[in-house]
Amino acid sequence: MAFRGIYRFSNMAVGLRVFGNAAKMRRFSISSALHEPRLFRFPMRWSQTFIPTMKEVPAEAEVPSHQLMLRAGMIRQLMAGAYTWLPLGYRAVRKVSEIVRQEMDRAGAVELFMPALQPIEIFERTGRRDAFGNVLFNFEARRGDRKLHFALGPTHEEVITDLMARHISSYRQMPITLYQIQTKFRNEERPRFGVLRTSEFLMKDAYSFGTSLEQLNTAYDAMYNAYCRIFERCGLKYLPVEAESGPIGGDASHEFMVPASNGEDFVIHCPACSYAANQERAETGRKSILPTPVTNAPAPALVPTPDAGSIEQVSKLLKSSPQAFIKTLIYKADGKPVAVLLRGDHTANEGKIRRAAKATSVELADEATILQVTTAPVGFAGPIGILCPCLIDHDVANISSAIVGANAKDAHLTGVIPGTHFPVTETFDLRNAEAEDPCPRCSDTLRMVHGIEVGHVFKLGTKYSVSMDARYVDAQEVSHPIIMGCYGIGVTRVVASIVETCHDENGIIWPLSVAPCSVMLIPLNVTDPEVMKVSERIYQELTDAGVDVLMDDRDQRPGFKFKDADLIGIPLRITIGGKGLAEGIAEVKWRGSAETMKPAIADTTAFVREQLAGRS
RNA sequence: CGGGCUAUAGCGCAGCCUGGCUAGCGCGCUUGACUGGGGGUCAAGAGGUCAUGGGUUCAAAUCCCGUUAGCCCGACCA
Repeated sequence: MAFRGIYRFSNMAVGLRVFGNAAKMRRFSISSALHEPRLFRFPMRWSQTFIPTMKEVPAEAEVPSHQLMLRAGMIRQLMAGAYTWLPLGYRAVRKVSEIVRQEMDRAGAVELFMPALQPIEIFERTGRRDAFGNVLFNFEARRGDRKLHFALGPTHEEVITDLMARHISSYRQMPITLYQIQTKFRNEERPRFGVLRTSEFLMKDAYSFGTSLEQLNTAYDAMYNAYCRIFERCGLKYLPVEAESGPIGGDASHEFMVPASNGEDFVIHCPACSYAANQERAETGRKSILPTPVTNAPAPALVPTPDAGSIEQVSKLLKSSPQAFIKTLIYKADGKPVAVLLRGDHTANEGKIRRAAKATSVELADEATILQVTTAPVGFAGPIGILCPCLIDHDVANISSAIVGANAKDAHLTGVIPGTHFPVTETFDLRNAEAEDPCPRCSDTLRMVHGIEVGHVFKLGTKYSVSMDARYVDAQEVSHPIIMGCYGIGVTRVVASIVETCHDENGIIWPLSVAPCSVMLIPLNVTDPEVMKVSERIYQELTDAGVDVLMDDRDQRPGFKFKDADLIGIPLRITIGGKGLAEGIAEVKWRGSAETMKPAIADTTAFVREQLAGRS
């Protein structure tokens, strides 16, 4: 009862002081407890804590982690996208947080704590009020006769860059990396999968500040390596993958993905050479093969396709598969229209299109532009006779006879031969990579897996330092913008990912490092004085030894307790029952193993400590 | 933000189509007895504004309209 002890202490120490001071004292006590190993444990009697387990699966939970976290009494939903962490679940959150904290500290980052409540103005300075759009929670509040406009921080680049802009003036003050573990707020359009995707979640975010690319790379590598250690220690299988840096800006980033069938992200990887990237970023090893023009080829046939503008509609109408289509998408690259040709079943990749077009921004063209370059409404664009340059994907050149839009309303062309009926002088990689594509780095083929993004590292560069005016002077008194990086880990998402990947049909199987507690002690019959005497002794001995123990002291039948024990998944289970007692033994079993070990009652505490030491 | 589904006891559900007595069932909960090594048995109980506002009707959980909330698919997503 470490925390009960602390509360009692702080209450005594504070006495009847005013509320604010009491609150401050209490907070201080708790945070110092986090760094005091002897206090960081979880001896608990089930009957005195709050672990509301459920036999049945709540209807709203679909994925295993959501179901199990609800059933195991770890979380409860308050509203869509917001969950209460119950004692058991919060314990796991704290275990993960502590691992993150230790590895951040080891990597030389320093912890601070920034406000979740932020003025909207800082998001206007960086242009991210628009970039985030509806995802940014923001609201007005009155103070006297003034009206203030706030945001709830979705991340903290603005706050920390503003802070550093005020305090860094010289190259001598860098490099430095700062981090915090804080609640983040994002107005998710569609929260789902329990705690995997919420509008309020706990995140570790770190920011590096340096004077050179070398310093940035050093900080980046330190964070990258720390992340590997963190996920390793959390017992997660993970994959660092190359990633686009997205709206946050910058030019280099990796995502840390946990392979899981319910993951929302797609990871492309090569089993042979360990190339891995998210689908947005992944290259393909496809080669450009230019088609040779066919002589005497019949002219394409014009077929009417009334009101059928999508590939799906036209393929149904013409009874042909999407692979036979050439999809013609009109983009605007830096404002100038360009047609992008893809095979009908492929998905455009705007990053690749932007690079192929040598543009700084691309976006899908508006209807007016489409009408202008195709002389037809949306849905009937094609390469023949189009009034803008074409960018052609590698796979388009391989289609021997294609269906394309006719650049006329309600009409398509069939029998179109690339290179013959329209020019193909150069082809590009313009689409999302898919399974079975050739690897860009070796001769093997790519695989695709689902993944949960648990961490992300970015080289930001000067995007925020420029817009927030965070500058320093070098040894020659020349002023430069600070070079930044940012590094996030979704702490609560890590917990959910662990549950998502570590369970069986009976419940959770916690890795020891992040388990809410290490040992589950089950006195089978609490009305048997001998069973209770032995159990109490072991409970006390383990607690004194600094082991987190949960004792199921409820007056329930054995089967009931075993089921609950399996469900909440505490790694090591000690059973004290009449049968074992008669033989003078306890039963000790790892949650993930079928083997039951039988140490003598007197040796049980030592035996358990050895078992735990052997696994940590 | 588009499309779909749902809302009845703490959890899972039936009842609704075809309006009609006191709204049921399983689990859980309370009390008692039995029981005691993988969610036990028996008995007696408690617990419901049938999401919400309106309408139709002699009568609405049930039919109609609105609202709210939740879930699923898609779009979006540092």
